[in-house]
Amino acid sequence: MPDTSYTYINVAVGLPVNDPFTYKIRREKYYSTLIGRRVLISFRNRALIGYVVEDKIKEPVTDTTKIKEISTVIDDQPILPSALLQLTKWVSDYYMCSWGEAIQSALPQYIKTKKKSLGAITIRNSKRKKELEIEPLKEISLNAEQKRSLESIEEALERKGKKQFLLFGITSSGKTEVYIRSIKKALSLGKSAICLFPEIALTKHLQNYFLYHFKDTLAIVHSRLTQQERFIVWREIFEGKKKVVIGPRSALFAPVEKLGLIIIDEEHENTYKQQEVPRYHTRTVAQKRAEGEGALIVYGGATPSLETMRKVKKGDIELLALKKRVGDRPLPIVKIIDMKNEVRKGKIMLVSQYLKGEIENALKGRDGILLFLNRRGFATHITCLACGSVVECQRCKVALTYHQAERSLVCHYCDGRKEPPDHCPACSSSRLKYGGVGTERIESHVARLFPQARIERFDTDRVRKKGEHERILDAFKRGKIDILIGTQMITKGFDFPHVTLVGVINADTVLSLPDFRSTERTFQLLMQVAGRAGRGEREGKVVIQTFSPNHYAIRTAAQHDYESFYNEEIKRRQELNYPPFSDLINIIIRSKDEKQVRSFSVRVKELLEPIVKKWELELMGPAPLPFYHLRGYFRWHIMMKGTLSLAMITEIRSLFQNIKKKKNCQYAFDVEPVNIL
DNA sequence: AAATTCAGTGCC
DNA sequence: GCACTGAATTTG
Repeated sequence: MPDTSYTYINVAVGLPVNDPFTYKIRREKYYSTLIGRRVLISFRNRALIGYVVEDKIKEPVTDTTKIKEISTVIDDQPILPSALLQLTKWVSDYYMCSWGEAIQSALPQYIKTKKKSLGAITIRNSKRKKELEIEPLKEISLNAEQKRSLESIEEALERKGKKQFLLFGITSSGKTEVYIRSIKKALSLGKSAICLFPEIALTKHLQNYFLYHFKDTLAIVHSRLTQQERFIVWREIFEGKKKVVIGPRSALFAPVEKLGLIIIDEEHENTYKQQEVPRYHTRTVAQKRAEGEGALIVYGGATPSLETMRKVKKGDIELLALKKRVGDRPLPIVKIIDMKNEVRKGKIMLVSQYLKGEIENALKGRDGILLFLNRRGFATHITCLACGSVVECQRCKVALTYHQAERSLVCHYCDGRKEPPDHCPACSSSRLKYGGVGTERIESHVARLFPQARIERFDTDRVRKKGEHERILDAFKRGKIDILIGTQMITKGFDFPHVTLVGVINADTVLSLPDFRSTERTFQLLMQVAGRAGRGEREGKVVIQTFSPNHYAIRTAAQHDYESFYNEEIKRRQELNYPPFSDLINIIIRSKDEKQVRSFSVRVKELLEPIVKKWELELMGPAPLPFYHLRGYFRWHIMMKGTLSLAMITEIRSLFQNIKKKKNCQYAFDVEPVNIL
């Protein structure tokens, strides 16, 4: 018999548990709804912050004797609008995590540590006083394509339709200007807007652009913010002081009211998939949020994901094409160099004769040069010439990369470091060969080829120190650096008008990855790299070095031909029933015991059989992951292919709730994985 | 996730 | 029988 002087409520906690827990609260303390408020609870005899997700529970599920009382109700109002609370519920169901974990990912970290109501949290010595000074910008007039695109979006905003658009524009075609004006329209209709960018693209310039237009109604979420600063921004949004939010994927959960518009710039970027629990995909959750709150979505990009373009072809997304580059600048000329022909004395050249000549020309013309290579370090592996073994990371069993700048061997999986050995760890021979090319080696090689050139490297190692990032980019922009050598980092968003030459040292590094999206990624990367050249007055030139010059990803990228790439790639996806023709769930099983992880994987597969049959799914594996000995764990995975539904996912989840943990094997589900590794 | 309980092993 | 260890279970 439940005690009638109490009322029962369900509380979610930020732990990997199955369901929320029931607590009780005295009726006289229970003034209005508690849903969405934080409470202090005793959990396993420890104080913990919980989130009320249901109240007025009539009859507790099990016996009431175990039920504890709520210690304190922290908030005097819900800290999540009900639409967002519902969204977190959906995220927890779809991506298979606890409701509490999903709630926490929608809140600033800071809130989990402060056991005070929002109003009572005061930030002392706030250094945030210094308002960013806004650099004035000149008004830009839209070209015909931009105008047409804007009109379509404006019209949809007025009609309150649940529409989706793809603003398909090559780099520098003026997408941002359309975003700005669309948001202004939303504001004029009394609506708010969220504009998402991949983290790396949130440059000072872009922030200024938005600040100039939206002044103090703009909230900027940025990775450089401290937890306190994040909380301050979040609270300003929560209080309704900010109506426009720009930020990375987490900004999707900004607590704005009357959401009218969600913009996802460079929608194909991998950073839109969260790689920790909850493993949500921003595109999918944005659709869900937009649906629930009657907002519309604008995707933007030059190389849309196959998923998004397929929806365009099916008519689910309206296409808005921006074909012209602003100022009518021509696209750069792209030259593909077959590296199979660039061999001297049996050794493959790092820089082809052709690229070398082009670098010389550009140096003469005092133009900026970008060289791109997708690998950090100096040598990607050390091989013993006596026994043939490769120097590996003890924990991960992958080849260690030699980093010359810090004179150490680095594991690119666990970031562990050790001294470079004098002798082979396996056979103690001293005949060690440093093989494989990274950015450091290219840097020293290019320095030898062009002793007069000023060269700088730009990768995560080089810009680790605070301020280095900006310093190098600024020096390059002002012409103090001739050649900038870098990884992915140099391909995203930067606008260097004086760059006329871009060299891709090896286009095959991504292509050879064992992932069904590696072709798409190569195409996107090359298109983006090519977009760095010729953004100023002078014509740009791109040189792509490759061992597969006839591969369609490379050929179509060289011709700036998205359509042909899409047509070719979509055929292959259909043949193999890969996304966008199916959805994937990756099940990762790991254990420190190599034998047991294998047998448990087989057992997991057997358990899934009835579900596979019922929902017409396809199972691949179990198979060991490509780098399966990661961080001391042996990892296998099973890939499930099919059409996802909440009902199906719920069934899988309840099945695994009853599966007892076996032999120290852990398993995790990754719904809509973006990289299989 | 982390505290608690359970089960299997070794001890002399 | 009991301490010890690591895995399985539970958390209201």
